[in-house]
Amino acid sequence: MGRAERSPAQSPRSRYAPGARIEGRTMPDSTPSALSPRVRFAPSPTGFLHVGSARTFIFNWLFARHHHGTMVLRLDDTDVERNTEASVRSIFEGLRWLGLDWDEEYKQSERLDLHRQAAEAIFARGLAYRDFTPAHAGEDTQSGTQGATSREGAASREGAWLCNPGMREMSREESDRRAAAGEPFALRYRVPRGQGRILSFQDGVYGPQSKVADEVEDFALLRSDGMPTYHLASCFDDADLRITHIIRGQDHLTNTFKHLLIFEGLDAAAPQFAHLPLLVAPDGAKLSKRKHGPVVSVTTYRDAGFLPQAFINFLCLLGWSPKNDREFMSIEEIRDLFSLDGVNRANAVVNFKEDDPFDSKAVWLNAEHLRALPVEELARCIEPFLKQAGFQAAPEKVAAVTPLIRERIKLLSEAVSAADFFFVAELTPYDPAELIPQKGDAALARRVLEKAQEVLAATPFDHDSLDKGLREAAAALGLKAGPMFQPIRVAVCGRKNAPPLFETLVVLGRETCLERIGRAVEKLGDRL
RNA sequence: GGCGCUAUCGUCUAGGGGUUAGGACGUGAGAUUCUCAAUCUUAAAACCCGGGUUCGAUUCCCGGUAGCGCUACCA
Repeated sequence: MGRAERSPAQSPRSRYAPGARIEGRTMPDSTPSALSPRVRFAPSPTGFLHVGSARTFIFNWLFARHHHGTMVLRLDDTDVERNTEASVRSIFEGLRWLGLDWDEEYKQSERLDLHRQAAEAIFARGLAYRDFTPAHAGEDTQSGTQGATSREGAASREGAWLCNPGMREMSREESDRRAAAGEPFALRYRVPRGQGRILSFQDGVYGPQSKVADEVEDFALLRSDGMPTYHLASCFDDADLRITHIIRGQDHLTNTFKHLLIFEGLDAAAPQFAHLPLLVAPDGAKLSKRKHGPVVSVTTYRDAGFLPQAFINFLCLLGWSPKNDREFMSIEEIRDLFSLDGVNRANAVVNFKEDDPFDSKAVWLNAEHLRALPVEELARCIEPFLKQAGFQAAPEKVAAVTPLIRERIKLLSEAVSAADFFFVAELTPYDPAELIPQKGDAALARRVLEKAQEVLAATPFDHDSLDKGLREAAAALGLKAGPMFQPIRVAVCGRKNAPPLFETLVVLGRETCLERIGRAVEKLGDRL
């Protein structure tokens, strides 16, 4: 790396700008792709949709839509052992919830023949060889320094593993003979060595990258069961689907050198690359279900009552910034503002805690998006949560309640606890002491409630009339608003903290209010 | 072990050779209010360490340290 690979004129922080001429880039940019990029999101269905994957998908989508390009969804399901139908379903479920679309869809498993042919072609060109070394059975033999009795000793002596002995140099005759005899083998790329070859590319986020080829190990193209590896399948498909920009997690940054080699072996032009900083947990570790639980699954956010646009907004801010201090943005705004130039290079922490599973900024953004929604729409979002809680949530009722709780909830699911008293037939038992105002006694509370009964029975049930009537009643009792309203609020809502009183009374209706106040008076009876 | 990437308030980030280092979330205080919430004001809070270059580095370069990634016939 320490060589004069970057041109002096080029600032190390210069980034790839779409359509711009890049110094020292590997591939010609005369492709029409510069005008209409094709990007892909390629999840492997080994679990639910991960928030990190979701962000990668979102960034690809933003890039595609910003540049009026094409978004390809490709299921990278070459690992038959680990892929499951359930995972495929859950990934689509997550993507559907996000509400972002794609234009083309592929399944790698349906392209196996193509992948094998590609491997065959690379082999035919002499760029790959058969490796008859038995596959590692163990999991911890990752050093791979075959035959190493002490792999640590071997590793420290020899550095990284590059290839298995005797395989790379094996004559074609012997290789053919052993293959014909049915001996299993993996197909490995013959990484160019001893030629001082430098592999390099211009990363859209990380800038110029290069590595000496001698340090790249002879990676596998085909497993001994004939299945293509991720590297081969992915690169072949990227080339075959004419992907122009690969936007993916930074964990692939060093894999890119191998990919460059595969594209070369495929005799295909390499696309542009842009790697995204990783999303990590507060402990710095990569987000994992095992370690961090359901917070890494997109559906957890959905079920907790996040709005997809808020979730997307939050994820975009992790590792990207519009650089104008904007944070609360609609998807359209983000799409218009989006640029790889704004992508950061350092990993971003999703700041969740044990007791508080969601990043406070995500929650805040959700509250903002909630309030930005037209009431009718918000009501429609809230309805399922209410129903799930077992409430008879008729659309009209929900629509009436929504404006009262809109500023009081941060997550859709909180509507249940914020609005329960509108839906239950009977209030959950509360402490009658709550009915009594700060500086007052049960007798005062009783007077207030009885007065309220009078007023409510005789006043037209609209906000202004109730406001007027109840305030006059307070004056008549020689009370300020606080001590007057608290008993009523508690009687009617079953708690001290609730939406503004008059609106609440209106939505509840005269009958319910009177009934609940009557009950409150009874409760108070014991305390007199 | 090897190779690579990264490093600004607790977190997400802006910035960049000379700044009171900006914003946001969260936190504290106050205002407003029929409670809560929302809203407004306000406070505390950061340039990893060491060298170099320079009149001057948080910014550029080198080194260190730390974190992360890759080092699989996983993706």
